[in-house]
Amino acid sequence: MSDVFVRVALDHPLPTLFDYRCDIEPPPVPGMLVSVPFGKRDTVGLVCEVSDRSDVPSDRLRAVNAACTACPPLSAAWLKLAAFAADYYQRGIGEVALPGLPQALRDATRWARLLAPEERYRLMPAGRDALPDALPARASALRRLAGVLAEAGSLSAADARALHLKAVATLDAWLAEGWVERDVIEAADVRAAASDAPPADAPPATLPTLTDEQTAAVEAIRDADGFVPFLLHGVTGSGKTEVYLRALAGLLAADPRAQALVLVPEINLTPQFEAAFRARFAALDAGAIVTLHSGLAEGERARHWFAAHTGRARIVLGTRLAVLASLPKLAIIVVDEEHDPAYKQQEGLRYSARDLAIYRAKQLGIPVVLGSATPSLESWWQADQGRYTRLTLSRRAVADAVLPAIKLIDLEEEHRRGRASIDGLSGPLIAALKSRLERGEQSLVFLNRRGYAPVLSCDACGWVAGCPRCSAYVVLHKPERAMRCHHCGWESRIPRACPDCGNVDIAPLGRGTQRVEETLAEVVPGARVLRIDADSTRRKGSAQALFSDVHAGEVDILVGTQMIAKGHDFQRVSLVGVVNADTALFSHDFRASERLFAQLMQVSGRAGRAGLPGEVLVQTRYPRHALYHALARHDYVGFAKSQLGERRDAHLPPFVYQALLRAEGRTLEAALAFLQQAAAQLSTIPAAERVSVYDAVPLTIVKVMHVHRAQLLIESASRGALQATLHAWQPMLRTLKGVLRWNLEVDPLDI
DNA sequence: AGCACGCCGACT
DNA sequence: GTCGGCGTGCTC
Repeated sequence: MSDVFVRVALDHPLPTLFDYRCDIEPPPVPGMLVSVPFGKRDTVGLVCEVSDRSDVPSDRLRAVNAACTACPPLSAAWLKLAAFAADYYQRGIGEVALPGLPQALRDATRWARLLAPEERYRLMPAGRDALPDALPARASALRRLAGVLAEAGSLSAADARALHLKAVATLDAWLAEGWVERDVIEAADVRAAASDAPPADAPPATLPTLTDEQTAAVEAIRDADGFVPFLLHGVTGSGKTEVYLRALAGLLAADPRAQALVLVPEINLTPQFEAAFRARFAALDAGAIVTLHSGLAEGERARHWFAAHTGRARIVLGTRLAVLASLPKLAIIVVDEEHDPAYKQQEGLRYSARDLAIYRAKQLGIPVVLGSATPSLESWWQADQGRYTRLTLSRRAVADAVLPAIKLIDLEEEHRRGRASIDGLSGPLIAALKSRLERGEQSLVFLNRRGYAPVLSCDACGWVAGCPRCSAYVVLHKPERAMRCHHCGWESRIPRACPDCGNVDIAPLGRGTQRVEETLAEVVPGARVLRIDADSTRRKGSAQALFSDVHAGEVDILVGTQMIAKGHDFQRVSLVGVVNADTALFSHDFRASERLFAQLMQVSGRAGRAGLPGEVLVQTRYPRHALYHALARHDYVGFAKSQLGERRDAHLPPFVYQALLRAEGRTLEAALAFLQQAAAQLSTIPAAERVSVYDAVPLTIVKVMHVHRAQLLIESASRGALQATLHAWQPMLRTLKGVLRWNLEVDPLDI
């Protein structure tokens, strides 16, 4: 009998695997979770290799504590995906593989309970009638429990306990009243049960008729043999979702075990997608469709993860983190709104879910559909090169729905003619808003700046309110009567007078959503104005409630940030006003115009979806700018062509590959010195001959929370040379000191 | 990342 | 004389 050694990945910044002796029977296999001693404590790791030997001296080897038998091992393909992501984004395998696993799996003391039967409380019709009115008005904890129960339909004893210490006793009391029922679910079912499915839309009596273009797209996807990346370029309202639904239906019917992964950029978009999928796939049982995103409660997320992992879930709908879900029978991946920057994780492991989706599809030999009205220039270029198959939906799918007319309001011209804007809202826009109100139609006002005003300044001495911890202005939030730093969250009361010169005439400068909301209420009398942005939707689930008010017609004018631009199919909106878009035109970020164009196309698409003639009014001081011209003609193709030409001339992505080294130091000098030493190291790396190195520069917001930040950009026309350089560079960087922290980002979006 | 060890300033 | 600051180093 020979010794068994396992090589284990730990959630830990070191890129190496750790060897352990293992005398557990039966011996673990790759993909299993094990509890191991690490330093002073025990931790959970992922077995990547099993071997009969180890290079680590035996006196340093320690033994595996236990293997997790409650969870079937992760597949070899999944391990390979994790290994690829770790390698590409310059991280340890454990940092990729472990954070996405259910919390219960990452804590060895909870493994036994995974196999124990679980108690679930299910709300009965009697309870739905009686609660929460039967509760005392002051019993907020009880009311909260009732609310959660009403929303989810059922609740596990463990989740209830997490909500409130005495929740289980309360539930038992309700059991006696006949308001709830208690089920005891055997272990194997607990891990797969998805008993918290929300109600589905009523299934349509007949499926919508496809346009010729939709039919062609569905057939192309259905006929795909092996790995085929599709770029589904469809104008807003052209019925991309219908194409996804049909393509999935075909694949799921062809193989009764096949799984589909559907990615959306934002949590807010999951409920409506989920409803559409449940309605269409009503023949599947409720547990066959699950969501995966960071908004789920821990227990729910674990159940959904297990449903995917065990193959019970046929459709997994989620945000970027779902791209790392374990899906043993994955047959197709859909990435909706593939251009959306939200697919790029902006902290920790900075992966692109879209790019990993493509890797995953290639690895498994399955189709992947990237859908967008305004594809990323990266994807568009791949299609130009013939590496992606382009599918085009050029018309709106609903009969009579045409693309909205996009008009530019020349603010300079308005000014010259003496037609003053009221607080940033031009005459023509106000007139258009009034006419919609009279006709009982809804309008949407878009501006990408939350808060009341971006700065508060003193006319007399030029003082501007800044954050004491960051090198940034603080934003005025009027409802809260506070100034808030959007970078660190610092808050303070609004000063009565200028703290520098004592002048009481300090005034808000510029406009945010709150201010526009306030102004609209004045200039469009009688209009019911609703604001949707990160501030008004801070409470969990409140976004859904606000959006349903809009759908129910209880709102005349909706004001908001990009949050209102995405996905929602507002039937009564016939006017979209864009208030302050110009700033992005002259940004130093070379991706700013791509993003602006995509945002404006997307928000424009909210107008006139259900047969009402849609109109979009864009206020600008630069009506002749090429971007607005392309926008007014709905000309994504022309815009992409000219942008790609500029990118090629300027040697920018997608024609080069980039990586960013960021450093944070107590002083800016320390951060810059670190980066300069790092740059010097590159000259000793052979692969770096094909890499260009830029100067180390401070970030635009140099200081956040008293920490100074700087970055160093490197790029190469060869992805291989860049990767080789990064691999050689990383260990050298570890030897440098003098900085609080540093990190490498591959394929950065914000530079 | 944690969590030690270790070597210099202000406190009971 | 110690408590504790965070620089440095290690984890199979």
